[in-house]
Amino acid sequence: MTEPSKLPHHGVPEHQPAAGGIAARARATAAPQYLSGLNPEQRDAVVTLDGPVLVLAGAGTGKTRVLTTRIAHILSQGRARPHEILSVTFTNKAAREMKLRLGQMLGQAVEGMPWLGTFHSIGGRILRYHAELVQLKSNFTVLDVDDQVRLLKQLLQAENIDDKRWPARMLAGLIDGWKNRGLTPAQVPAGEAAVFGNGKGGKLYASYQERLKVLNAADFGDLLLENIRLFREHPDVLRQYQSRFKFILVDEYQDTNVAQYLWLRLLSQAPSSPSKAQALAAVIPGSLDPVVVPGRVEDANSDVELHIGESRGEEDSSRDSGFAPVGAPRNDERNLAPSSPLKNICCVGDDDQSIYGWRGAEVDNILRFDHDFPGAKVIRLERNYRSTGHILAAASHLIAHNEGRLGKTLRTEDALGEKVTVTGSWDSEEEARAIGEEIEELQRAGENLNEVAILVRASFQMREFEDRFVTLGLPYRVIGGPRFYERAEIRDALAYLRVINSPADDLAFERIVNVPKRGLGDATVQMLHDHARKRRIPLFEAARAVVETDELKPKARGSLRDLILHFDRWRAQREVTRHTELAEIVLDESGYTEMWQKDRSADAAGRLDNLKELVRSMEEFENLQGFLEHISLVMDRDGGAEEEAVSLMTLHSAKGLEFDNVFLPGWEEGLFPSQRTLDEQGRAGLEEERRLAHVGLTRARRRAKLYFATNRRIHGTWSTTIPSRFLDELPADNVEITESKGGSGWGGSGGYGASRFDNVESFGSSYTTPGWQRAQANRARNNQGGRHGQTRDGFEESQSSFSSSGDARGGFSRTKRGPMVIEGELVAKSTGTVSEFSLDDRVFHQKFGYGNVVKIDGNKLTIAFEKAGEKKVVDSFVERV
DNA sequence: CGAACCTTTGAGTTA
DNA sequence: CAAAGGTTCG
Repeated sequence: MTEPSKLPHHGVPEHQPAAGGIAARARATAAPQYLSGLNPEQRDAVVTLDGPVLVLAGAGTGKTRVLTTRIAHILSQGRARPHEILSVTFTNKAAREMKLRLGQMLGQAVEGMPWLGTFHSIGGRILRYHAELVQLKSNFTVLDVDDQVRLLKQLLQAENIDDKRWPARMLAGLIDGWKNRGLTPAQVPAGEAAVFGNGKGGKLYASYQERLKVLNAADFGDLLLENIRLFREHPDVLRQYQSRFKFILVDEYQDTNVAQYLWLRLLSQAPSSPSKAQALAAVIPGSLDPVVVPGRVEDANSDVELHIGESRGEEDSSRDSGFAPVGAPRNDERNLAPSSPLKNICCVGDDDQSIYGWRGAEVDNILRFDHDFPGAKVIRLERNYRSTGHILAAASHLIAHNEGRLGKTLRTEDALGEKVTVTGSWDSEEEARAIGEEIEELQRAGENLNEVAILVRASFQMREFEDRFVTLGLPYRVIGGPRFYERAEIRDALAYLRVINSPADDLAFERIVNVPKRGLGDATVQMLHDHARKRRIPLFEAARAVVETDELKPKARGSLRDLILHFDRWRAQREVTRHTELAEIVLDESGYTEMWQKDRSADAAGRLDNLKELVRSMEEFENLQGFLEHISLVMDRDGGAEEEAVSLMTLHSAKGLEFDNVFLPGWEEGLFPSQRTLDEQGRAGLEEERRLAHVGLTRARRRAKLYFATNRRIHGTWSTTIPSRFLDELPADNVEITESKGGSGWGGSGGYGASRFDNVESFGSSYTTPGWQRAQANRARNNQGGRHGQTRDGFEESQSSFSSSGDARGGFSRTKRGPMVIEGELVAKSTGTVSEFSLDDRVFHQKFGYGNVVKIDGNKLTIAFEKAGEKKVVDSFVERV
């Protein structure tokens, strides 16, 4: 399969049909028409089949098209058969899209592409084939976060660790992080493992993994990590896949984490000879020592750990000074030995759209591609086919503020179009009102609502829009909200099915043992646990045994016995009943449906609908087993996408989509960029937020509209905000400031922060350079002066920084809001300092007039104004009278 | 044991 | 302002 190709690396406009298989001859006797619509770079990316290729594809440059065409090309050239192509994406949505387009291109259903899917679904599939090699059974369950946390809570209890001080969620996060970095319990650097639970972190991780095996379960991270372990411990298995996959394609490469990288690396090597593999096999299993095979991934990885251990353990602040994400040392050891030939791997990505750093993604993977894959050909796609000139210019200018990037220059031949607009509103309600009106206006102008999207930073922002749209009667759909299978009623139903399917599934059993209420409370469950642990049997078996004794009160004993009998009966029925029917029976007989029917709360009806939907969706699967295997990976809500409606979603879930009209509300400091990201990731975090902004803007084809509100409710209380710095970073020539159409309007008389957007009305819509400069100056002054305004002595500042980095050192006590600082540079108004005001002080505020202080929270005052009512304001904006 | 009430704490993005 | 967790009482 490593036969040298005759294809030159550069453009092969005319196709040689000679070398094809049957498929090739059938479809590609003429010059392949699928190449005809491509620009030269795209074509290059499609026809460069041999050796590693990195396609740097900016937003809207035809990335998916290149990927699908490339697959079509491989097939029609007869270079590989469908099942010999591994093609991975991050989301099911992307995988579906590719399948669809491929089907259109090849003019047939693409059932023959079994290895086109997400990292997790492909990892899961491989794992099921070889489950027994990683101490699982092939029907293992994939746990959701909820199950994970419950399991960890139990482990914490067993270890006598106070789960207040060391919450299970935090541990879940840590473990997840380790898994993202490809670290098994033994590989976690000691220093890092010790951070949790007084040094017990590592031990907990290990026992968690053990428990998972006993429960025959895997979490999301395991789908990859266990896969890697499988490949490493069983080179024969790895070899099998290495020789199967003749071509590897990776979408969104900038979002890959270390585990995914390692997985790809293992698969992308040419299969080693059996003898060599056996030698390796003899060394690896059971050995914790670094495997001494020069240049192999194993060494490289152990180096990674060391570095990570150092950088995490020794650094006294979570603020990272560089651009590389924490725990991403540059290690040149990751080079492959020259003796490991590489397969034909093609990765497509855009460093400017890397927005999953917090999930363990390593921009580094893409920045370092040609290092990792020597001889890689890098192809840039810079011609944008999506957005108009102004939008593209705004987006490019904004992203140019990032330093850690490969650098691309997007260009378009499209007209300039409308300028990007920036609109300020008094508060988030007015913002929603304004956007609602603009959408109605677009609608009147004949725009299709399917071409309108609202992209928010955080999902809590969506509510106000939903409220507004309901009032207006404007149809909308929320994309990627809470996943269908994450809903309580769905998980309950699934838990019943899981217990039927695998009686050892303690987590599922525990979930439903008292749902609906059966009088089997904590005390009973605790008892079952004791029993189970003592005899090393699953909870269900323990229950069966306990029912025979008189340890339980008669009432509990009776209902537990009933439950067991139910399950026995259901399991028996499983043989003779269709799985969908069985599900209905279970929900019915367990009293679960009834529970919701009796429920009078508003969403009960919806939950019953969801249950019906669940049963309906089971139709697609052969049997219960097959359904359960796929449910957690594949089921996303894809409800009626037919009706014309506005789309409402987060910026993250908007990646990969495009709309004619894009509304981007909430561009305020603290929200966007998110203060938390800034606190946790420092400058790298800011750059990631900026990439998010870039992603948002580049979703728009013709109109991009940005908004900021002066007041926003956070945690239920109103606070004053200042416009996002990203607004200041937009190029003046491509942006227009408009007035809010939401009604009341706002004074803009200042006092609410300092940005050139302060005095929107006095500047009018002239977005002139002098105004900008003045505002910039103003802002700088305010940043310096503002600090004094709040802390007076300047000492407070350093004190807060100190205490917050002290927190960071411990790593986990949540940093209380310090000043908004990145690397010592004050970037926004600080909070958390001691106020110079006292309760009941009479104060004057430029906007609200006179009032009395009723509450003090750091430098935030709640003031009962005589005219404006109770408001929360920062103390520097009021003066004592 | 569980419903009802009270307190506290927390809203970032996800396969 | 919510949800989640804790406490109290029947």
